[in-house]
Amino acid sequence: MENSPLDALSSEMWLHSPSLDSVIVKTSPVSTAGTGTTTTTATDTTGSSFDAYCQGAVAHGGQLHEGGGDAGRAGSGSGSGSGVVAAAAAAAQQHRAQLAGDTASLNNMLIENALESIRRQRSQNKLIHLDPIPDFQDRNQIKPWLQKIFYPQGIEIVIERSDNIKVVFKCKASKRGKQARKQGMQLKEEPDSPSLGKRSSQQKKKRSVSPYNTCPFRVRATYSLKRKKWNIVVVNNGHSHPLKFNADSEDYKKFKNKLREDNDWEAVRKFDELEYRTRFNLPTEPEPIPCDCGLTQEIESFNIVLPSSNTLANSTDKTVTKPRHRLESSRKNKSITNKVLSRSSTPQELQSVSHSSPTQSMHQTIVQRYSPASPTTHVQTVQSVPQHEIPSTFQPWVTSTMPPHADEVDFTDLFLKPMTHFKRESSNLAPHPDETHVAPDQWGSTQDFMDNLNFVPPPMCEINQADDCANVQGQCQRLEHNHLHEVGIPQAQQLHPHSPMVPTRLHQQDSTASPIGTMLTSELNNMRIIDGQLHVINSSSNASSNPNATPHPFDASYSPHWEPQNDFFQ
Amino acid sequence: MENSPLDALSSEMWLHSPSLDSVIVKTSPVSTAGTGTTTTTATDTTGSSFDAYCQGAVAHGGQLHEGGGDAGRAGSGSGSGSGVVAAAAAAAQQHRAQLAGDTASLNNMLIENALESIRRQRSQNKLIHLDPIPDFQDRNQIKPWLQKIFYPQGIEIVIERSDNIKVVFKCKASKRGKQARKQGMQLKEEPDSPSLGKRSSQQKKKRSVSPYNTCPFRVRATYSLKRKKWNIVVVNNGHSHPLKFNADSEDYKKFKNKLREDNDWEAVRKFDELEYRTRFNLPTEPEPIPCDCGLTQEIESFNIVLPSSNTLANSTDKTVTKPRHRLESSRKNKSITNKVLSRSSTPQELQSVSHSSPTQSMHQTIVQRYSPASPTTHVQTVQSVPQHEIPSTFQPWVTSTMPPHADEVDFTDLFLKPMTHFKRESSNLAPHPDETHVAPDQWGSTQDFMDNLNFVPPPMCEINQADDCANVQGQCQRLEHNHLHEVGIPQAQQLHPHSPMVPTRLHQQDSTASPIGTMLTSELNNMRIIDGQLHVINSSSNASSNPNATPHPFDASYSPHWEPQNDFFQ
DNA sequence: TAATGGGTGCACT
DNA sequence: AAGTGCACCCATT
Ligand SMILES: [Zn+2]
Ligand SMILES: [Zn+2]
Repeated sequence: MENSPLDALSSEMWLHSPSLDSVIVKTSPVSTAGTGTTTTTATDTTGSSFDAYCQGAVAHGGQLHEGGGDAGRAGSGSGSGSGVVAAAAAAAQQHRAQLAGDTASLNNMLIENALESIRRQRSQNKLIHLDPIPDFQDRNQIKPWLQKIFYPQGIEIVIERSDNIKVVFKCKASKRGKQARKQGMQLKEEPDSPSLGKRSSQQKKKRSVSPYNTCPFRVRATYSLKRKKWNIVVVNNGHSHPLKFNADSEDYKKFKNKLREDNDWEAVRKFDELEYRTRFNLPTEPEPIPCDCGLTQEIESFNIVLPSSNTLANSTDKTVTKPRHRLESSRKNKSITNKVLSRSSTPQELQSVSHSSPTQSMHQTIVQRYSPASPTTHVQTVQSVPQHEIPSTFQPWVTSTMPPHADEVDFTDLFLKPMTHFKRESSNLAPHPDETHVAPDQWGSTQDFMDNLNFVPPPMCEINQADDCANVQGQCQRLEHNHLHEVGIPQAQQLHPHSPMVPTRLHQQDSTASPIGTMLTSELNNMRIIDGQLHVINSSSNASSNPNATPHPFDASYSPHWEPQNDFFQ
Repeated sequence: MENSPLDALSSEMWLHSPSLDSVIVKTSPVSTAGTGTTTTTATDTTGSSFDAYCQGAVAHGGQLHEGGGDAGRAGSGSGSGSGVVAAAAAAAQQHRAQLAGDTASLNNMLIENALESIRRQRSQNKLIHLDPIPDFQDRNQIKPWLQKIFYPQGIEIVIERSDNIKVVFKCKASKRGKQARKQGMQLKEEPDSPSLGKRSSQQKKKRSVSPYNTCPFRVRATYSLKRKKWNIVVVNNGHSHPLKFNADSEDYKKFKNKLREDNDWEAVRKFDELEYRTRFNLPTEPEPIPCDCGLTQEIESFNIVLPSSNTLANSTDKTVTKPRHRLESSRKNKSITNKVLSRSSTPQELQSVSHSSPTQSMHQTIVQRYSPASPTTHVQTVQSVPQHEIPSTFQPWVTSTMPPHADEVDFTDLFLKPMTHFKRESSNLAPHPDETHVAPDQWGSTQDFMDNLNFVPPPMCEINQADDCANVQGQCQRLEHNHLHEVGIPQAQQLHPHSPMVPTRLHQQDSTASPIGTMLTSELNNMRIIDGQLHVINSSSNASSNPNATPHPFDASYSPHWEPQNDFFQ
């Protein structure tokens, strides 16, 4: 629409000073089983190991992601990453951006930053401060922004408590089955009068609101009266349940509809892609593009770098004439991976596991020990990542200059590499189960990768919660059949009868990608994995009963001809 | 305002057929420690022991309550009461009444009926169906109606859960102190893997929403699609906490303001009286006027009959020209009381006690056994009933023909009678604490009465919840001092500086009682108990800081010159 | 609008 | 039928 002042800002932001990189997000080098909390904040300037994951590549036009990723990893250990981009600059200038009205893109950019902050955090009981965050004018703006962050991680957040100065988010309670219900019910022990004496006094208070939702993960947003600004802290970056992105969630549908209403087509496209990757059990892309500067003290997991949509770039900004280019970083981490694998791993005795998110599955998963008092079983999520390569048409908004084969080369390359490792904490029971689980371990691997390598994983699917294996398709042998059939296979059969075959447009430019993305969305519905091969099925040859598989009916009506939207937060 | 069609209906309703009496509410004769639930419904015609507590006296004009009460008790055991009035008739004709628009009075009448139903029920684990209830057109109409019933009983209800076809009410959670908070917190026992085996399987599900509010009392309102009518059932007429009417409650203020907004001056006046009785620690009147037909198989408690406002009579109905008369039933139940007292009682070992309500304290209290697994302490509420007689001016709307001294004579008479008894269930721990507490015992007494009789009660106040003894003034020696002073004594000192002395108008007629009632409300604020004597204090000699003690500012503006209101439920 | 933590009413699902 | 999302509270420091 109008020529936003953010246009110049967007370009300006990428011209970052490397000195800013070290102040964006910092991760404490404490990697051992620490009881303390390490905060990762933009204002903390000590020992920054944050990598800005090649956001600069986007704004810089032709620069590919690969370059940024490599540069980031070049900085080893706690050194400041070199690929850092716009986080701090964005925080400093987001006021201008919001005045300009183009906050959607800025917020998306900050999401990328926040994601990296979270990813850098290896200890679940540490506080992760997300400092460069949008300057929320209303508390209701916080949840959608956080949803952009956590939905791709397989985390559906809900508000636990809120008021004018605080919003606490937690994981949405999982739908319980009959068995889960019984397990969840607390067994009230006999009051014992004062007999519970010493130990009870030391017991920390237990959250009693729900015995079913015991996940300690919290995101706390508080409004600072002094600074007149909202602050967001991830309180416990660990989960007592598998993480799974569920595009069928009602909340997700609402969320995505809101994105359309807000004309946040960047996010719409990104989640479109996420949906189809999930639908086809394709590996969910790391988010944001993993420059993977993950050289840290502890185990470094592997990254699978795939071309992905980068919401950082303001695609609605027509003044940015340079096309956004993407190239997934080729390879890296071999040394790190090998180092990781050298560790001993006895996963079968894991008390509890922090479940890897769909987007993080390519990066790392974190082992978290949970209190044995916890009634929930802690299982390892099995990520379903078939070897079917994602065609380049799935990333139409990624880099017109990118070689079409780049994805596959890098992607398949990763599949051939053993990158699994396990590390287990001591199995003795913590005397105080409620305390923060110290020294969480990490492991970088996914079940499917191990399957591909004929590496038999420990039987961790057995006690998995049935509801959470829905999208896993034949990768975990121990998944319950009903879920495999009800969700997995039927989804693979979903074909929308009204989805015409649209010629694939490769290398779609950002400024016009959104409608095309929608078209591709429809097209993707016609693609199915059959006998290990990706097929494009004619739309007339199927009968779909799942409305989630249909193309988004709102796209046509909501699409503003892909012009920048500047009327937000006004 | 207008001459409502209900006017004729109101008169008509009182012309009830006695045959209907037996079908209104029924109490099962099962009195032993039964595990089954006895429902008290209007449709149940077996063994009705319901007494309509002299509602007929009101509509019949000059008939005094005493007569009705005696008549009711004359019918022993399960015989149908003779004083029954309008309940069933009202239920049958309330549709017409609502069409007429004068539902406020009808609803008040039904409240009286419901109160009797509840009072008849001695077993807490029985279902009490309140069948003649208003034909609620909206679920939001239910709570105010129930509040009219339960506020006078010292029960503040809140909605636990609601939807279009169901509303579940429970006791409002008590404000927790520091100690209560720690006690309430559940101590999660170690999961013990599968070690919790057998016992856990037998454990019933525990309500986990709040460890602080463990009261089992519930009122369930369900909408019957077949009958297109709401039904209300009192699920568990027992409480794990003391009952106390708190006029300072915010919810109560809202409730009372709503009464004014609805021009329900009958209820306003009734609660005005309740407030002042509570404020001066005067005995709260039984509600409704207790004909006390309580001849039941188990222990029969005593009733203290006081003149009370009877919302049953449609005071706004100007066509009912006959003045309502009341006379509390004189005495009764001595034999029953003695029989009760003959039972062995070891109250010091009581596991839990159903706390008597302010209005029920004169009637009966019920012993209820609670699971030892329950974390809450169950204590006996001590009703504060000083011997100070309530002046007849406190009941201006009660029976102009009633002898002014009738109240005092009967009232004081009751005070001199020992009416306390204890009965205790076996003290062994129930293997299944969650099961309904069978065979609840009853005892008819209040702590203050025992104090007056120099009868030392068992030390049940020691573990009393501090928050709930606020209005008890020196009757329970074990009450915490801070509450005695913070709430009890300061309340007694509350005097409104703007309350002029208004000459008392005795025997106020219903049709004009409301403004006078308000005046008396102000007047009552000037009365205090000093050195055991009731004094009227000049309004200029005090400084009040409690807004609740002020006269109701809405009375003047909301008072419709005391004409009938017919525009409800339209 | 100090900051931080938690209980709970109640309607939605 | 009941879990739970969410906001209106309150408590402590
Ligand atoms: Zn979680
Ligand atoms: Zn209760």
